[in-house]
Parts: sequence; structure tokens; C-alpha cells
Amino acid sequence: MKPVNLKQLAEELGLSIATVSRALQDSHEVSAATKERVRALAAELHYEPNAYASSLRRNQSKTIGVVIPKVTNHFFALAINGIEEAARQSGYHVLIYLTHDDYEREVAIIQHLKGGRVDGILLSVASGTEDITHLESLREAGIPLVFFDRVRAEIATAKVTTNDYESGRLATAHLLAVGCQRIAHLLISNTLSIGQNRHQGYLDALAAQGHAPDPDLVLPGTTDNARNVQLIEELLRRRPDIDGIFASVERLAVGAYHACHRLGRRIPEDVKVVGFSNLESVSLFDPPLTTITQPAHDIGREAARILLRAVEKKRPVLPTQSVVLASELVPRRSTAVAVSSPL
Amino acid sequence: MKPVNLKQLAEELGLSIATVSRALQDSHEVSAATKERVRALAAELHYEPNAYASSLRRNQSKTIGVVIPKVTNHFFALAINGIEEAARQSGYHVLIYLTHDDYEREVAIIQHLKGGRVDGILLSVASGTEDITHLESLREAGIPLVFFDRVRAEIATAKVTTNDYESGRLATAHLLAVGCQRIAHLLISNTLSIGQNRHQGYLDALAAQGHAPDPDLVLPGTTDNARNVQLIEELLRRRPDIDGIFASVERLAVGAYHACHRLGRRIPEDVKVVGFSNLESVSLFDPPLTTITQPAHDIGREAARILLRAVEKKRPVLPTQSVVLASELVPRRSTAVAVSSPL
DNA sequence: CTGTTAGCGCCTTCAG
DNA sequence: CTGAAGGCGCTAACAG
Repeated sequence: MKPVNLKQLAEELGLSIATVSRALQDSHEVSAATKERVRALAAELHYEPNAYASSLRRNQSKTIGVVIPKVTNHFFALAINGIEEAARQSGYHVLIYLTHDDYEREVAIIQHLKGGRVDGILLSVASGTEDITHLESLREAGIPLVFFDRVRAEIATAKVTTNDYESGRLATAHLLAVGCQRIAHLLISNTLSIGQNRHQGYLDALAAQGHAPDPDLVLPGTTDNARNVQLIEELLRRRPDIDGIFASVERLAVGAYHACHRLGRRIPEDVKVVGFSNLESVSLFDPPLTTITQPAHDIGREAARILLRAVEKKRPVLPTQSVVLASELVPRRSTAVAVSSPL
Repeated sequence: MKPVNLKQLAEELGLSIATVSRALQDSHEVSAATKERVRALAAELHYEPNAYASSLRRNQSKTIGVVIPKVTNHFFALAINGIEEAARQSGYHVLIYLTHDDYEREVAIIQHLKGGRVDGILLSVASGTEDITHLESLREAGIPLVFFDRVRAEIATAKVTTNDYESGRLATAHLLAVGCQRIAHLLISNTLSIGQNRHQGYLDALAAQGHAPDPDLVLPGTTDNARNVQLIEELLRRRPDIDGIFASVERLAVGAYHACHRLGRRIPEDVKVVGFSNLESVSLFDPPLTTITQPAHDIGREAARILLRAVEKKRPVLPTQSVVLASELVPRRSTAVAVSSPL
């Protein structure tokens, strides 16, 4: 069954295609009566304009592309949620592409997207990406780009990220405030800016209280979770004076949780742990971890809004501006389990 | 900067647009020499065919639409992962739409999708959906539809779901096999088919071993997690003979975990718990829960493959077939924590 | 207010 | 093997 098109509507109504088109767009230069007639028939026949013909003609797809490393990371799932919300409100569609942190794939996706399939791109850089000429080429292709979460400073465009530095500082300051003297920092090993910024926040919070930085307390994690637990365990054994842990990423927070368990160190009595986490379930741990939750939904929505604003205004290219949202320090506790909060 | 098109390539090469088009498609009726020339220039100028012009002409978008209630549920995130994988392998693009379990929104999305924007649709029905005429209308619009996870039996098309009955049966049989005599079933209270099927599996597994069903051991959960923990606690107090728990959904499994904790009942020594869960982090609980993991990734990929097969073969409409994948019973244990597996 | 005309970029007969 | 021509469905001048 072929879908109905303007031509059919026009013939049926004894009007020209142009008039029908205008009526459907509620143009001011068509009589109310004809508009009504047209709309009635369109509704009756379930007319739906062909998106591609329209896109071809107007040279705009009403679609944005979202390129992320993975969707199974809860942060990105939440971000997509925010993106979809903003897109829908503006009548835009959302194409999803997963890089799986593979550079080659990221390049291929970007190249493909230059075929006009999208009006703009939201991207969180793959961790394996070094060379960024593929991203730079988007500028000359006239496709607006907005980074979120994992950004590349070299590209002059809008970037929306968690306030990593401030989060690291707050988490550490919090641990100091509740009496910790030796605070370890578990960080991700790669060179992503988020790790560095969080670490700087950690260092500055310590310095602000007159604590000298101790490199021995800083543990770079690996991609192997089991190995991480071992490393953390070793650290805790080597340094029994550690009474606070700040974990830069979720899986390290969980690793710290287990390492403490295995060593019989109680949380929060013996060791207080604060970690980044976006997973609800982590709050159900017993004892619960004190977590820093990234405003993932807001980040996604904000990034999408910035992008859409540029797209709508017919590509007035995006100014180099970095938008940073504060993250919230949340003392998560299971609502059901009667334990004292670690805070 | 306008993107290059066939016309520009043709002029530059002194060829006709038709020849260039054919060369780029590796048509057999064009000399190897010209093909090479064309390809070289195309690569040099970073030519990328306009997706919309192509779609309009060929009447196919190389895009599938995925309509799901939410993306922040880990099951759906995993499913999208599988869908994207299958789509990419076939050179298809993935449009994401979230209904947030809102019927109106589902209808609006489907209506919009009839504009030819997608070649096929993968859908997991919104829980609020009763009337399904919008889904039926897809048939006459010639857009293939495949259900996954949340299906509607009335629509004659392919459906891909978890094998709920078998999972419930297996989980219960497992508890019986490890010596449980009184097995409680925590189930979701709504009327979704998944709950009923899992419960039937539970009942049949009990019957197979000569156990009479005991309604007092069946606890319908609420949407309030804290309340659920209370209810489970009451149940365990009232029935101290309970030595096994089968939880139909993730949050009830977590609830059972906490209830046991509060009552000082050890897992798995006093009570063995098996629950559905898709979250990795749940496996990190200590003691770990024995979980049944839905093959979400596989479900998504399989659903996408079925859809794409139909789409590729130029819409030979999908036969009414229900594809069910077995779920796997996985004794999850933290790789790092030295506890005996509950199995 | 309505109709005619001319493409958007690409693919695909039909002629050479 | 290559070129010329027509049209996918829609929109946007330009006329009336």
C-alpha cells in the first residue's frame, strides 16, 4: 500500500499541489476554507509528509546524531534520555551511534554523517581517539558539533561536562570534614580530562587543609576490575593508616567496597568511601556508599539544547564556550536498611 | 561550505553524472579505468552521497526506528546495544524514540514514523497502551514491525521475548535442587505477561516435585521499594520456614537481600535467593545474589535481524512467529570477594 | 488567494 | 561502455 502524497490530495480536492502544501503548513496566504478542506482530507487519508523529500528540498533533516562510546553505561543512558527530551520538544529526531571506544568506528561514523543525514552532532569522544581531523572536518562540512562528557579541548565548539574539578574537591573536602586524615584517590588510568580534573580537585582540597600530597596514596586503576580490587587491597594493607577513599569512577568505588570487605575494614567506621556513581543499585549496597551523582540527564539535555539552538538559527556556528554543570554530592543510603549513613 | 555532489565530480572529471553514479556503485557496466578515476576524486574531495536524495529516489531510508519505554532501564540499554550491532552490520541507521510508557506519545511517534523516515520498526509496548490501532495501521502503511520484550499478541508479527515461563521454572527447580523446601515467590503486581509466565513456571516446578502451591508464600510487590522490603520482612517473620526465595524482578531481589540482612538471615546459608537482574552491580553484592540474566543484548540483536531480513527482502511481510530465547541462569559472584557461591 | 515552474541530489530506464 | 532525460515528493520563487 503506497502512502498518500500531495499529488493525490491535490487531485482529490481539485487544487494544485502547491496550495495543498501551503495549507498543510498553515501558510497565511491560503484561505481558511481551503485549509479546512485540505486538512480534513489529509486526516482522513492519514497523509504523512515524506520526510526525505522534505529534507532534500529544505536541506535540513530535523535529525541530530548522537555518537557515544556505549549505551550500557548508565551515564550515557541518562544522557540520551535528556537528549531525546530536548530533541522531541523541538521536533527533532535522534540517531544513535555507538563507537565502543573504537577510533576507527568513530571516524567511519563521522564520515558517514557528513552525507547530510543529520543537522548536528552530539559527541562524547571514544577513549581510543587521538587524531581528531575527522572532527575538525565537520566544521568545513557545516555540521555543528557539541561535545558532552568526554570532550576535546582542541576543537572550538560548545562543551558540556560534569564539573569534575569541583566534584573532586568537594568529595575530598567532605572526607576531610568528617575527620579523615589519610585519603586515598583511586583514579582511572587513561588520560581523559575528567580523571585529571578530579584529581586536581582532590589535591587542592588536601592543600587547602594543609595536607601534603602523598603519591603513595594515589592509585591508578586498570580496566580489569578483579585486578583493581587486588591493587586496592594491597594499598590498604600497605597503608593501614588510610581512613578515607575517594574513587573517581564507579567501578573503582565498588572495588574499594570489596577490598574493604575482604580485609574486614568496616565502612564507614574504619574507612569512609566516596565515589562517583550513576547507578541506583549502588545506593542499595550495604553499607551504602556515599556517592557523587553526575547530572547526566541535565548534561544531555543541555548539550542538545545548545546544539539545537545553533541548528535552528541556520548554523550560526557555535562559539567556543564551555558549559559546566555542578554535580551533586549525595549521601545515598538504602531507604530500607537501618545503618547509619556514612556521612 | 557546500558538500560536494555528483554533479561537481562529473564536471571535474569530464564525465556525466550517470557514469559517476554508476562508478561509485561499482556497476559492472563501467570501465575499471573510469571507476578508478572517479573513486580517486571522490576520496580526495571527501564525497559523501546525500542520504536523503538517495532515500527519496530508492524509496528506502536504510534506517530503522526503535520505540521503547525508556533507555535508563538497563535491559533496554543492552537491547539497544544489540540492535545497533545488527543494524550497523547491515549498514542501517538507528532512530531512537522513548515513550516513557505514555500511550499518547507512542501513538504520536508511530504516526510520525509513517512518513517514510524508517524502513521498519522495533517496538516494546508502553505499559499504558490498550488500544493498538496505531500499531495495526503500520501494516497497511507497509512498514514492518517487530516486537521485543513487551509484546502484543493481537498483532500478527514477529515477537522476541525472554523465555519467562522457562526462567521461572528453572529458577525454582534450581532452588529445589539445592535443598529448599519452602520457596517464596516475589512477583510484580501488574498484569504484564512476563509476571504471569514466570509465576506459572514457579508453580509448575513445585508441582513437578510434588510440592503443593502455598498462596501464603506468594508476595505481590508494590512500586514502593521501601514498602517491599517491609512486606518481605513481614513474610519472612511470619514464615520462618522459608528457605528459598525466587524474585521475579530485580528490585524485589534487592529487596529480599535487604530484608534478609535486617532479620539477620544469612544468604545463602539460611535462605537461598535467586532473582532476575540485568545490572552488573547486583552481582557485586556481598553475598552475591544468584541471578537470572535476561539475554537483553541477544533479544535486541535477534529482533533487529528479523526486522532487517524482512526489510532487505523488500517487505515480504513478516509471518506471525514468536521467537523466544532461553534466558540463562547465572551464578553470579563477585570475582574478587571470597565467598562461597550461593549455588 | 491560487497555480505554474523549477529544482534539491540521486538513480535508472532508454539511447547511442 | 557512456550520456541524456525523467522523476522520487516536496517546497519556494514567481506569476497571475
